[in-house]
Amino acid sequence: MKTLTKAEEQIMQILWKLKEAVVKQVVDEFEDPKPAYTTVATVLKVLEKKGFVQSKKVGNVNLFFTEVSKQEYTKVQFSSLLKNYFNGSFPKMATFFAKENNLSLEELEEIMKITEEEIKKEKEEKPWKRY
Amino acid sequence: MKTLTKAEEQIMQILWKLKEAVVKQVVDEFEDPKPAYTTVATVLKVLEKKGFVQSKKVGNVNLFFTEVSKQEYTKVQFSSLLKNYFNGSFPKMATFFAKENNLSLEELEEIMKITEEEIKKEKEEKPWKRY
DNA sequence: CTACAACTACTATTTTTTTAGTATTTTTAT
DNA sequence: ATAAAAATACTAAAAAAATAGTAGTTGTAG
Repeated sequence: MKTLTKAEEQIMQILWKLKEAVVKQVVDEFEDPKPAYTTVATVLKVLEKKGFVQSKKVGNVNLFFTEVSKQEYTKVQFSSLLKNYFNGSFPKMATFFAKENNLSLEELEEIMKITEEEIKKEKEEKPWKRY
Repeated sequence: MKTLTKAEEQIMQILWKLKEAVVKQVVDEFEDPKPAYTTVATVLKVLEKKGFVQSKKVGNVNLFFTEVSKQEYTKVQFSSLLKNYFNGSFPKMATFFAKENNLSLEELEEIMKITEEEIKKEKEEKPWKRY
């Protein structure tokens, strides 16, 4: 999978959030100064060519929606960060996080409890999947 | 801090690894097909202008070394990933990791034990710092 | 001491990314 | 029905990134 440029990623984030949107809606999600309508339209076209989004005509407007899910792209980004900055070691990453946030071991364990809760929650929602 | 482009990041990774290097050494770190010597030199110059590396003349050669540490840059990258893809929640990130790797809760705890070891190790090395 | 290799400084080129204008079509409000 | 608003398709162009050539300097092996 190709990676997103900065402008592209911004727009993908908006689309991931909105699920689907016409150009105007995307423009409106930007803070001032908002980019020109045509700028956004162009980037969306590029994203379509790259296979990150799809569009369909609804009436006279183009409705855009993502073809690559946030999940999928997260995976790419996460893996590359883990590989390039933490030697592929998740414990190293967790340690880094703990240090950055000045967490004690106890606090880290607290965080891990929350993680376990998250996983249990997912388990209930999707009991067939193994985590 | 500005962010690195792909070419720049590759070279920074090399410099972080080598600590310091002349252009040729950087070139040699690339796999075939290696970029041209001048290509690397140009990117290094850009990195210098951006403040990511410094250089000093040693004899007649320019020795380059990083001015932004891998730590610092890791922080930027990690934070942006956490913010943009995990809602700023580390537990969400950990959960994602567990799912991606199909880890059971037990295995995740194993990982966390390793993390605690890492932190303890750091503590011994730098006992004055609070983690 | 000279030819070759290594290196640099400067410049140039190509490609990609970012941004947006213009012309045209479609919709909508009066 | 028509003027204004909204959308699109197409094109353009500026800016940034990636790549590398050339000319000239310096170091070095024989």
